[in-house]
Amino acid sequence: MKKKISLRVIRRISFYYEALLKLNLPDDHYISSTQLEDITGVSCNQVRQDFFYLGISIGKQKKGYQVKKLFKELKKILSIDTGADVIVIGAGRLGRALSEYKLFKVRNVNVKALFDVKEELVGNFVHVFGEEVPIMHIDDLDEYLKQHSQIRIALLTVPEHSAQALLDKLVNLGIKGIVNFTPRILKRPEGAMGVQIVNDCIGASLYKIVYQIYHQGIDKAK
Amino acid sequence: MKKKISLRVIRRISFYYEALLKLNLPDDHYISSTQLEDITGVSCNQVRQDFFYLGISIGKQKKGYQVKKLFKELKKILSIDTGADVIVIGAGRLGRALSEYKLFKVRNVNVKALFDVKEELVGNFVHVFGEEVPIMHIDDLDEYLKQHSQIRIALLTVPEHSAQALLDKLVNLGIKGIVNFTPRILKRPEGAMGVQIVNDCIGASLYKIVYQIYHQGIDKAK
DNA sequence: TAGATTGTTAATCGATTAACAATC
DNA sequence: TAGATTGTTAATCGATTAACAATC
Repeated sequence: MKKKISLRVIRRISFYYEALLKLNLPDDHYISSTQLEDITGVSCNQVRQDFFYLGISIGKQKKGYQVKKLFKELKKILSIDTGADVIVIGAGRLGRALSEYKLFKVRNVNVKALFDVKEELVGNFVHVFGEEVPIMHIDDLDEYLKQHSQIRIALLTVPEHSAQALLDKLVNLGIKGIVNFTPRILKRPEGAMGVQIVNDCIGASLYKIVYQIYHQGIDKAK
Repeated sequence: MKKKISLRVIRRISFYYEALLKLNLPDDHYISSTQLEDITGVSCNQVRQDFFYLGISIGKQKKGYQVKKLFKELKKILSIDTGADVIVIGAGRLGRALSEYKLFKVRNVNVKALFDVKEELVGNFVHVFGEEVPIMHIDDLDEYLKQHSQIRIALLTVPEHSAQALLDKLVNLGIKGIVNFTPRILKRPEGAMGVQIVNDCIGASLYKIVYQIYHQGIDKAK
């Protein structure tokens, strides 16, 4: 399966999945693209287009999509049954907040360890859904990844000045996917073709709102 | 100024601004679109297109953009001199992490108060860049907003089940911009035309990576 | 059957990239 | 001057929306 998927598509797929979770319908019920529109706000045309694009062709005319089958397809795309073990680089407040992010749990994304340079953090544990996840020293990362070769994804929540260096290090150690939560643009090291890097610019949506509100003269009054 | 701005544009504008900050050049130096490309990774064509779109026409042929002038223009778009006071609804780990998010400080976005329903949180303070920001009870929101009428933006970091109800409440109380950090799609209440709502789906970029890595058969080996 | 809903194609819209005349 | 770089237009690309034949 070599299809490219955009952030927008994967996000909508998440919405469909969450809609199903929320509705909690019996397995043999059917749900139509129009119903999915009502719940998710994504137009029924877009829903069908997404399904078409991803090869989900399980619909029945006049009925819609069987809940059980749809669940299965969406789970497959979201890799929910497989799950994914990840590490978090940077055990500051953001790193710890992400570690216990409930939605990761729902998606079977499991933070297995955090890494930091601060001696006062190293050796502590973060309480994540009943598990104690260790905070380790960044110097032990190499050894840790050798022992946990299933881990191919890292979340980067370090201060921005050390972000690029750590990204390079992660790639060198064989990490294949990095979500960059620092506000800096990070570049993929030369030659690291198979590595995926996504910048998750947390502030950006706020600045959009600031722009809209402070530049467009929207009335302040209620 | 009625121009619409997309999230992508505003994010790139942020990158240009941060590039200038990072370079820390003398006011009278010039920087070209090509140099900006080198630092930010955004193509020089895109840089000029963005400037054109936003009416930034301060460039000099053969030289580029004067640092001082460019700073001024970018600050204007990002509302950095004006700044923005915001509140955070939900004082959980994510809400508190966002409150002390360094980039907000750089951008002159100031979290003035957090609100929560948990009695054990209410009355505490969050230490944000040398200021003590109070956690207040959600029932006091109405009164608080009456006394702080400059606040028009709220960040929503509550559990998803209460998110829509709180959003409606915020709109009722006159809030004009809401950044939704919950993983649920929230709808703008009927008739609330001037209100901006942006969904900042924190998990989404991770799921994209999970998809890429687990669906495309990328080699695991180093 | 008639109505509803899919799968799929075509049209539209928006964003990015490329090109280049103007000119410092 | 010649080279470099802008501002702006045109071309391309990708994503969304609309349309509709197929059919349950």
